[in-house]
Order: sequence, then structure tokens, then C-alpha cells
Amino acid sequence: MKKYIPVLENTQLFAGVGEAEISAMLGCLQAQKCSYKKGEYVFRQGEQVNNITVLVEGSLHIQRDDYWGNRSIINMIRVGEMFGEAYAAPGSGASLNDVVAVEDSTVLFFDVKRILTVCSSACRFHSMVVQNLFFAISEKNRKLVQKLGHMAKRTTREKLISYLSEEAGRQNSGTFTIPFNRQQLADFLSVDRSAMSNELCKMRDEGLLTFQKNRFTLL
Amino acid sequence: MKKYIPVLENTQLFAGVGEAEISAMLGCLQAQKCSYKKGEYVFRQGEQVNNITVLVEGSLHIQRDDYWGNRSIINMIRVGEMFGEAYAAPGSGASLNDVVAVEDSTVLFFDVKRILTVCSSACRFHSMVVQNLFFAISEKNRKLVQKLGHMAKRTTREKLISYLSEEAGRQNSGTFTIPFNRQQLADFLSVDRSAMSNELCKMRDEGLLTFQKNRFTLL
DNA sequence: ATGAAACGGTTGTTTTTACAACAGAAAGAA
DNA sequence: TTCTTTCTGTTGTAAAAACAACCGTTTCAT
Repeated sequence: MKKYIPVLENTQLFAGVGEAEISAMLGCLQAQKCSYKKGEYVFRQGEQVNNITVLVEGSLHIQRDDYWGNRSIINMIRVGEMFGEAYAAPGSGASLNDVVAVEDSTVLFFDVKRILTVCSSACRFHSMVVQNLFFAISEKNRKLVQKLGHMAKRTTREKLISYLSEEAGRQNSGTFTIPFNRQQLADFLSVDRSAMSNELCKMRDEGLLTFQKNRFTLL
Repeated sequence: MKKYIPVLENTQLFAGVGEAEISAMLGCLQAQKCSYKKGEYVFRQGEQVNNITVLVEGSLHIQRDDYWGNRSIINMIRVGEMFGEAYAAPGSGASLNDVVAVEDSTVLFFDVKRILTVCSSACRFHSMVVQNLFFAISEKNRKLVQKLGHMAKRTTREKLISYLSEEAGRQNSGTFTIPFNRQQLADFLSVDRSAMSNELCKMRDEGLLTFQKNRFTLL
């Protein structure tokens, strides 16, 4: 567990908390480590979630498959990011989505109750963690609204432009890579892959952008 | 301001806090009241938001109009509900959406800094409010994910079924009213109104549901 | 190195949507 | 009341998406 402390130091959850304190809190918060092979599930839809979870290795997708097998990727989790926070509140019910490892991944679980209940040791940092948790969840909230903005667009082309523009802005460059392959991007935007691929190529032919694999340049 | 204390007692934000304490906190948190006529804006896209806000009268829409005038309704705010919490974190940037009064409305503003910084008086309740805030925002988070679930559906019919089923479940009855007229529902689901109206009537003719105005029954 | 699987692009067909234009009903104001 | 505005449903057309099937390329495991 110790080896992940440098990772944790750079997470939003432990922002402002030093190495020593994190080390102490790992015990205090009863952190549990768990590893997953590519494709394995961390949480499943309908499961009760009682942990706040930090990804320390690999990457995950928060996703949902409907009755007809249509997959919708809600969000991508990268190293240092958190998930499951939305289920920290008591009575928040079962998880609405699956969490699945996109590559081999390692995850730390923290018991929700222990985070929300202030303990005796290192309390100053503990309350800082609670505040961090709040900030993190409100950021996630804003990101969800942004994603809604992409999905609200009526055509595949507009959805693509909306998403790619955001990504360009976020990475502060007209050239950037996205964390999705074509199928995943289609699932993320909730469109058909082949139709999307077709639209991308049309846009390229019209001189709007260029791409090689998952590296895009907006023109 | 006093007259709204009974309303505040029943909000998620002040859950567990008594009348007397709320009264004290109104001053402590420097609450400001503001009223809006139907159609007026509470916040505008691009504005900096530094308040956590509780609706005590009327109803609001969180919405966004794109360049071409397509409106997207993100969320509906009812009496007792909160908005603006996602912008409480420092450095969260400008608002991504408009907040507009759907009918004549009254809103209480609380300064974000004063909520997050524990004060001297009534501190026990203050920290309870912070925790309430956290629970509220995580619930909103889950609701956004649910909305994403509706919007991820490929056809208007599926979107309608997804939304109406959720509403039926939430109201625990096959017969229920929705807080939208047709145009608003279309904006909420990001589809064309006339196409949606058409689809609704087809579904009615197929015996899937009935409706009169905004009252629906699933069969 | 080789076979299998995953990936991305292409095409054609069918279904669905957006868009526009309009009409009757309901609601609201003068 | 009467006039006006808003709301809802209807229809037709053009555009777009979903779906399915296929193929060459890349990636991966053995």
C-alpha cells in the first residue's frame, strides 16, 4: 500500500495532505487494495456501494449496458481520480452503472462511514479530506453537465465538434489525443460507431480536422 | 426572510436543523432574498457564481441555449431545492448554464465562503449543513447520471419510455404528472417537439400509455 | 512467425429524426 | 365577451442515424 502514497499525494482527495498524514490515514480509513485485470468489473449495476474509491493504476470506465446491449460510457477514470463518491450518502441506493477495468488496474477502497465520521487522530487533515471530497464531487458534477451538453446536440457531427472542442480546450492545444478508440468514443457520445466513423472522415475531407488513430488536430 | 423558515426546515440543506438555529444561521450566512418574475434570469451562462441558492417560491429551469437557438433543459428546480452548489468550490469557473424562472419565484442566496468556513455560533449545526450540502450534491450527481441514461437512448420513443418510467417509479404510480409541457419535455430530452408529440400519440394509439396534458398513465 | 481477434473505414438499406408549415383547442388578457 | 397568444397535434419532405455486412489493417498471443 505504501508504494501508492506518492500517487495519493497528487490526488484531488488528498490535496494538501502530506505523505506522513496520508500514511496514517490509510490505516485510520481502513484502506483496502484490489487489482483487476483488463475487462474485469470493479462494481456492477445494482450493487450497493459503500466505498469511496481511488484509482492508483490503470484506467476504468463508468458505463452502463441497456437491455438491448447498447453500451453507454458515462465517464472515464484515470489514475488519481475517484469514483463511487456519489454513493457515499446514506440511502443513496444501488449503483446505476458498471465500473470496468479498461486495462489492468489497481484500486484503493476507503470506507465511506470512516471518511465522513471524524476520527481522533490527524483530525485536521481528516476534515480537509472531507472538504476535498466535496470539491471533487462538485467538479464531477460540472463535468457531467458538460457531457450532457455534448449529448444534447442533435447530430453526430455536432456531438463530435462539441466533444473535440472541449478536449482541445482542456488540453490547451488544437492537437490532442483522446482516451477512447472509435467504439468507445461512439459509446461515450451514444451514437453508432460506423456512422460516427463515416462522419469523422467526411469532416476530415471537408478540412475541418485531421486524425491518426486517437490523435486529433482541429483546423 | 422569517416567513421562509418553515420552507427551509424541509430542505435537504437544512435537514436536521431546527427553526431557531436556521434563524440564527440566516444572519450568520448572510442570506439574501431575491424575487424574479416568470421568464427572468437568476444566473446567466458565463457568470461567476459565488452563492449557494435555495428556491423558496416558484420553480426554475437550469438550461442552456446553443448558438443555433436549440434549448437544452438540464434540470428543473422545485421549492426547497438548491442550485449553484456545483460552483461552490474555489476555481470552479463560470456557470455553464442559465437559470431562469419558469414562474414567479423567490430565491435565497447564501455566500459560499461563509458556508464552507465554520463560524463561531451554532457550529454544530453549521457542520451539519456542510454535510447536508455534500449529500445534496451527490444526489444531484446521481440524477444527472440518470438523465444521461435517458439521453443515451437512440430513439425518441426510447427516451420517452426511459424518462416516463423513471417518473412513474419516482412517484410510485403508473399515473403521474410531469413538470413540463410538450416543448419543455422536448428540450429536456433534446428532441424535436413535433416529432416527440407525434411519437407520443403513436404510443398512445398502440396502447402503451394514455395522457391528458401533462398527466400520464403507463399501461 | 502465424493465426485469431480487435479495430477502423466503407457502402447500401431502412428507420427515424429534424424541420417547416399549418390548424384546432386551450388559456389568458383586454 | 372577443381577440390574441400559447399549446398541442398533424402531415409531408428532406436529412440524418441506425443497422448490417464486409474488408483491409493493426495488434496481440501463442
